[in-house]
Amino acid sequence: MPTPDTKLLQGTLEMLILKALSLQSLHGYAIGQRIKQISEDVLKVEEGSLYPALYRMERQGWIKAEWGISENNLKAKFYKLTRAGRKRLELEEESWQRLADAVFKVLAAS
Amino acid sequence: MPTPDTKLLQGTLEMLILKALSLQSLHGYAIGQRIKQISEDVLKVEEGSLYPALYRMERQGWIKAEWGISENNLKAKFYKLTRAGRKRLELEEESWQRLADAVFKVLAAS
DNA sequence: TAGTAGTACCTTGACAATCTAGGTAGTGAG
DNA sequence: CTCACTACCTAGATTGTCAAGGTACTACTA
Repeated sequence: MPTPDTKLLQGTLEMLILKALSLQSLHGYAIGQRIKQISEDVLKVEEGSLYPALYRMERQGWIKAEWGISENNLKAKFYKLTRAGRKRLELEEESWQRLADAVFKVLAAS
Repeated sequence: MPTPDTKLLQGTLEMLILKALSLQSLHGYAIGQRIKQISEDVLKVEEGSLYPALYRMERQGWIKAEWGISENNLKAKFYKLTRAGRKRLELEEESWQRLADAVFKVLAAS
């Protein structure tokens, strides 16, 4: 239940990560920052949600990881979208549109 | 994760129920039907989700139940919104707007 | 050179919402 | 008298997220 100040809409995390990576390869930590920034501080991805999600997605083959060095000279794992991930993103976006539209329809009913 | 054909957006069920009841008092079974109908078959509320949600919400004081007889002459539990429930609905709608907007913002980023 | 703030990763355990899959019982139509 | 449908209910499993902890490295500043 979205207690009036949830940080995420449940079920959208993977889509948001895929979307962030579709613009640019990023390391894990940066993905969280990016989502927070683009959403203007509304969406906050806790690390305890982020990293498990990244493993799930790598296991599924949507993303691929590679160790590198961050902007700040620190060891960091960079993720990039795979072809399968790009397809998956499309699916999730469609599904989100359908469902969000449906929710709006119910809220607009009178 | 919204497997491309989830029935609900997680976390929206209580809001949808509150909204349905804000238009008209209904019995449990009818709430599910109504949501399905208004959303044009996109949102499907499983009974295993619906009834537990109704108990939670009654415990919270958002809704009140009363036994009665349905349109089909069957024993049925009718729910109506309380003042607290009406307030709660407002809160959840605001919260949903904020979060859905944020998600759209991320999806629109480039 | 010691301390601190920040970056970047990771894990464990708990919790809450939803779904699956069962069940009961009554009504009304054929 | 059977079948489809209405209407309620519950148990158990799964899943996603969060809270709260942790490690280790860099860069700054005092």
